[in-house]
Amino acid sequence: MPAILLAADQTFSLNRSLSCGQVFRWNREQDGWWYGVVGERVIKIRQEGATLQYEGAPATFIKHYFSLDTDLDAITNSFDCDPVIHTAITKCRGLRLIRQPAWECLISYICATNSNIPMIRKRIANIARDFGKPLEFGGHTYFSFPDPSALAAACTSTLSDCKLGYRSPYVVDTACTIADEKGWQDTIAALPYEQARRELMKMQGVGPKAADCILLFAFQNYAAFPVDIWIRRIMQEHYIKLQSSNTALTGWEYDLIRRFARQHFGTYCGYAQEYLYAARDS
DNA sequence: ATCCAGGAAAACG
DNA sequence: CGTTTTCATGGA
Repeated sequence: MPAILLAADQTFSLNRSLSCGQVFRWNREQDGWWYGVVGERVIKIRQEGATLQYEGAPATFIKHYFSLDTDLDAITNSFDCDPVIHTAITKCRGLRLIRQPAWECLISYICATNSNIPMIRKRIANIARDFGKPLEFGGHTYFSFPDPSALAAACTSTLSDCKLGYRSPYVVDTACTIADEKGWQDTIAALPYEQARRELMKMQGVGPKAADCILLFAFQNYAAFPVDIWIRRIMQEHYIKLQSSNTALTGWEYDLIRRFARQHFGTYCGYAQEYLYAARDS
């Protein structure tokens, strides 16, 4: 069993990174190991202190996927600027943003709208089960996330088993767009934040929130500050005054919140967002 | 039954 | 143009 030994200053919590809601295809089984599908690989991994034991991918892949090459302490220090975020940083120490495959991330956050994490996980698992390639690992069958062409070929009725609800046509439409547009990922990656955001929002089912999640989780664009119902509550309670509390988030309020966050937390405001989000329960 | 969840599109003034 | 309504799903 190969292992990665984390350096003393290489702060990392596998559990917090995998269970904070940024990824949807990882499970911690009874045996204490995490199992997940990334691309065409099934990865099995666990952490004991400074040691990561893993199977299913080379060390370079693991290190890159979990962003172990970035200086996490320097990042969290850069936005450790008030008591609220300080508490979140302390509570979630070791949480790293993962480098997700962009295509899967895009569809995942289309499936995430007006929903909750258990439902999102179920939908992504359904899509992989029905359209992905079977992957055998440790006596179990896992499924890769399907290519754009596979979902583009799916009509809305064959997607009905995936329980996407009204999101089904968005998924098919976006899959068709991406299937035709090889290199879309390079295009997005090359654009500055606001332009990349506008470009992503041209896809069906991708609004401000989904675009920010995709930029943050798949493109490491830390200027993105996704605002969902939880983040809106947290920001309203601790940072900025908004008119009404329980109405739908308007575009105007969304922009107000994300611009405040960029100003307040700085370059890594997206990272700050994930700490606030992960610290929301308890 | 009613409300809620990592919202966004479509319809409406 | 900004604002309200609707959308499918399952858990609480």
